[in-house]
Amino acid sequence: MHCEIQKMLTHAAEDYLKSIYKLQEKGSKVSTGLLAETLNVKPASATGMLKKLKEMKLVCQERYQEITLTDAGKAIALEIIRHHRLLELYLFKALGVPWESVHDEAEKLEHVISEDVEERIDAVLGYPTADPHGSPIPDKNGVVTPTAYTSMTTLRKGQSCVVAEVSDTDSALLQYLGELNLYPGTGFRVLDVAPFEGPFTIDITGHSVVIGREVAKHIFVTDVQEEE
Amino acid sequence: MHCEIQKMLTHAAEDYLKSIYKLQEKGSKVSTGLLAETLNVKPASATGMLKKLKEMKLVCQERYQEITLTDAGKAIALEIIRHHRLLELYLFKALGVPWESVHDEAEKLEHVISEDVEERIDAVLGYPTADPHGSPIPDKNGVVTPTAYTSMTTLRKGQSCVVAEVSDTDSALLQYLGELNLYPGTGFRVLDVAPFEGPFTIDITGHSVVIGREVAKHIFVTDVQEEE
DNA sequence: GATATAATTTAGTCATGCCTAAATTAATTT
DNA sequence: AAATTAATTTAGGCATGACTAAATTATATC
Repeated sequence: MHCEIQKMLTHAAEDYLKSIYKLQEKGSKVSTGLLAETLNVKPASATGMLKKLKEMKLVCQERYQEITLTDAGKAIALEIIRHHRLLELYLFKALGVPWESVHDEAEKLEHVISEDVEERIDAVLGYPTADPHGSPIPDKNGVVTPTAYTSMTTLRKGQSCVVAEVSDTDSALLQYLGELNLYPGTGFRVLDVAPFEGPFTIDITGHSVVIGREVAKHIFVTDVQEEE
Repeated sequence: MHCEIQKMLTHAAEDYLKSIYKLQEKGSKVSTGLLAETLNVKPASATGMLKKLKEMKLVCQERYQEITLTDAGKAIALEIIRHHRLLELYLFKALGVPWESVHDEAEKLEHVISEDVEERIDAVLGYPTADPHGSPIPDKNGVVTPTAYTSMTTLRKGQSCVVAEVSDTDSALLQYLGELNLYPGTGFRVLDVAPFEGPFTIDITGHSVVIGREVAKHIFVTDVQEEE
């Protein structure tokens, strides 16, 4: 059905493919410099790896131009992302690893987990569709169900909603959100929005909490409803 | 309490320390050649790594002489073995990975698992003392409870016992033993021992099975009792 | 259009960890 | 004791994947 070429890829190459995919998914123009920054590597190092990935027909790039994935490269990227998100969820639910830690743990495990173990994890979790931060888990064939969530920053006084996704890049932020119980699935109601782009006051299961704009930018919600 | 130097060790170095420990535990005189063979590496490569391990004061070896671990090296070896055996048991019990596969899976995971995840696995398993093959799991401080089991080859007609440990080196053998339900903890009774170093006929939970000498050599038992 | 700045690529280096081939040392045989 | 054989070590090479420094190309400014 689909190629098993990625068996021979190095961990570093897998990380490059994954980062390219995630950057272009985010809407960024993927450049050597941006990729290098994302991977905490110097641009010259990224150039070297990109050369190899181009030779392997996993990446396309005209000299000095934007970086894109081939279908083969995208398939591998999605497989790694699937590994990563399934592992995050497994660590969170089965082992109780705090959600601000699961990303780093999964980062190490995603490159060494076998397809067999992955399938067992998938089954134990009941074939989930989102990781602990609400990011979608690609299926076995690399299909990602698209999600269109609303930024919390667009909410107005009186609206209620359910947390759908939070950005997983800042572990300190995740820890803070965890303390507030702002996990995906948690519902809340906007009690007030302070003027001049001010903070939000929300009600989470009876508790009133003030959330700054900067934090709200990292929260995405669904099921937005006007509520009396 | 104990040094965290191993955080900086490469996976290869960890594998060398683990192999040295396991070989000397088995009673072998650990030489460069034997170690190289165990690790599927050429002797010259082993010499190179041993030089580094000696510089790190993890290994002792006089030129052309036997290889031994320092206390620091032994502590690291035991930590890796603990990782390995806990992971084997976890894969077996929590994810249902067939026991002939858990060794290879754990081999990849043991180098990337964090202490935190390991502790959670340990807790979920109820602080176990043996892996699926019956090998002892060192505790957090590197203490291994010594076990003295009886080789199945010494059993005589009429004796009953409980499987304690099986050697985990041959996955085909493990698969065979699994089909016979000869897991650690399973009891059986010797119905007959054929003459001239012949095979064993045993009763396992009502089924009569013939086990050859070569297989019996890899099975160790405990609770040996004469039974009418 | 010339120039300054930013981004990218090339070239050369380094550390790992493996390899082969050759040299050395140890052990065994005669 | 000398010679053969086995084990070990040295020497030099290769691939990976990072680095720095210098050269190149693209973009923005004047």
